[in-house]
Amino acid sequence: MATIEDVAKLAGLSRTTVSRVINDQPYVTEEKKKRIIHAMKDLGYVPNSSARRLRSQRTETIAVLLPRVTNPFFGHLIESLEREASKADYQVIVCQTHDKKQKELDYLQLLKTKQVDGIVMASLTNDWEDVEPYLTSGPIVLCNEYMRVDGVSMVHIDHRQAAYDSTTHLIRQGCKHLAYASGAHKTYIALERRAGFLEALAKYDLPFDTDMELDWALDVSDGQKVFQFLKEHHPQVDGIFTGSDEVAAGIVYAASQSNWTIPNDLAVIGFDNQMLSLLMVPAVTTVEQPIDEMAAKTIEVLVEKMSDKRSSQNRRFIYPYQLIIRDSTKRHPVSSSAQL
Amino acid sequence: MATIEDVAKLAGLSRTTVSRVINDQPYVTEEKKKRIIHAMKDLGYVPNSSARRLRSQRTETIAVLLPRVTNPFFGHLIESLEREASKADYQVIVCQTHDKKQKELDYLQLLKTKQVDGIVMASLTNDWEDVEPYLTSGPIVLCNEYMRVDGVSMVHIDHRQAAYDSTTHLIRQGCKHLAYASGAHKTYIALERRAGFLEALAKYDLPFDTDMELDWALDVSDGQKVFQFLKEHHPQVDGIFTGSDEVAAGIVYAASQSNWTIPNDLAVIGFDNQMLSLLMVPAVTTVEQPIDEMAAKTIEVLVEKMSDKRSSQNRRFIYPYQLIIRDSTKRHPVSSSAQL
DNA sequence: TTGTAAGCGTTATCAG
DNA sequence: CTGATAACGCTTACAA
Repeated sequence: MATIEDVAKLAGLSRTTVSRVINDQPYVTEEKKKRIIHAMKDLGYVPNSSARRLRSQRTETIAVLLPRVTNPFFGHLIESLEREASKADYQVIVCQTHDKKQKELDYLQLLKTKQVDGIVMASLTNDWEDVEPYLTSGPIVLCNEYMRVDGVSMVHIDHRQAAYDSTTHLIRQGCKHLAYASGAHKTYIALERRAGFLEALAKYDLPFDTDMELDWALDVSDGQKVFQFLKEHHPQVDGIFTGSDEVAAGIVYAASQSNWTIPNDLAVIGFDNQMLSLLMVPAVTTVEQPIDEMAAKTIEVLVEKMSDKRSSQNRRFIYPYQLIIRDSTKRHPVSSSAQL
Repeated sequence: MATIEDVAKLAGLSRTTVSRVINDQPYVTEEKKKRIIHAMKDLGYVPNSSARRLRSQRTETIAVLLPRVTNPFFGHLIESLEREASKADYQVIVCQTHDKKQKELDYLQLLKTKQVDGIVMASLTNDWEDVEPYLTSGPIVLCNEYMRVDGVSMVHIDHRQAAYDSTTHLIRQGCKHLAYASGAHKTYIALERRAGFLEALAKYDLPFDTDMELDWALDVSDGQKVFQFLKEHHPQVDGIFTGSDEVAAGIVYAASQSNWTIPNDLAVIGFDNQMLSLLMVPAVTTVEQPIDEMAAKTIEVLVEKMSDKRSSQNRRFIYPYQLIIRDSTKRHPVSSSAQL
């Protein structure tokens, strides 16, 4: 493989001058620049990335930590983050934590080993006190995930309020026996959503049977299991809040296989407004997050932190969400609710 | 940031010995090893990744090129590839080409800039002659994508035969006016599928109206457009082959909105057996690929190439697929066809 | 079993 | 405008 030295020799110039051309720096005669570019082409020269990184102490790469790419919400999030990052000439590397604390910490190490200049955490399973120390190695911005503490910038919607609104909607549709299905309770988001759910119940003086709370529902097949469980042990259930469209879809599917009518026997609400929620029969009511805007802000904040040496102020950016009401919760034959 | 030098000083030993400990090499007394490990902990030392890479000329990283992570087929493929790669102690970086030739070439550069040791191409939009030169910089294995030429190892199913089987199934269900919807025709896979489709038509002496061929169908909303187009211009259509479950889902959705009955008015067949195809009403007939096995083989072959300096022989691994027949094509009220 | 010393390929500093 | 020269942090012959 050709090195900068080879190029310099062929062009009859020094490494320094070649380096100047590579990095688009001024003070190189047009003529010599041409000679160098020609030599580079001739040799098929490409600068060695490790050497540049070692020398310059910059990688122009950011890591995005997220639970799993197979969840369409995160699929779209990556899509947006990558687009925004590339506008600022940053590469993105995608890191799946699978909600494992250890994996999350392993990937945070990328900052220490200088493989990346900054990190977007769209997965936060560890306690903040275990993550905070990594801030000494480089900037971190939270996207979607958040928490009470500050000391880091965060970009997110108000999940407590969103869950409150969703639950209120279910209640107004006449649901009296609500179930709650979510992924693990480890994250702050999950706690917030649960708080919003309980608040709504309290507001309407509805009791909550904690036996109707499931905390292992992540995907479609979990949704099917959720339905089986409720059907068997709590047949009085008539409404269910889920933390994801996939889980909601699994419930709708399993319910229809058991000849339950959605929404009259059971109203179901999802989260994230994935395409799937629109395609189900009946279509699933859900909460839409402004993914593109959140991604753009996340990268903007991170890029600023990566360039400014003085740690810019930490801020919290809260975005609006939208409850999209569809047939999976429309129990009133004639309804004037909002509709997509 | 602490360097290996700092650790050496603190432990009262040389960099070499510290390096030996880092790399788990023999010939270090247990006692000194302990001292070094202690010193590393004390200083919060972590080896600098760029320096190691520069010196050792190995990155222990592979790049996976694919069209887009939002396509669930590729989502699952990454999932599997990453799992297999990590077993062999390789990191994976995910590169979305969006079916753009230039992006694909840009990512192939990772091999030249020594950012990765090898590449899995699950996206192949360029002509092979434009990709081949990169082989001099490191090994490449094709996964899912393939072509006639050899000179590279490939892992895939027989898309021509799969399309032939699918189409034959549609014809046997009584379809006489078949449409064909796929993504761009750029890839060899697309050509193979199309060939299989046409072969089946020829076998049964059915004509093909090329006006019923669409080559821009990638996702759900494209599927909806496909249906609108056919409804408007070719209402006689009674069966459609699509290159993806998402497109098929869009068609099923739009058809039901227009009160067409699937499969009697229109039989629809997808590809990849994504969860979506099972959840649609009616569920969509599709072709299942053995993703996990293909991913495992891909990594196995690539790892071998990366370790063996002598280029191991190039081979083609063809995996079996399975046609999964569901309601979107079952036009015969009583059918004994295979079923999931 | 341990240490010395020579790079890996760049970029930054400082003269010229 | 151009070029020596010294790092960046690590690994690896080769010596001891």
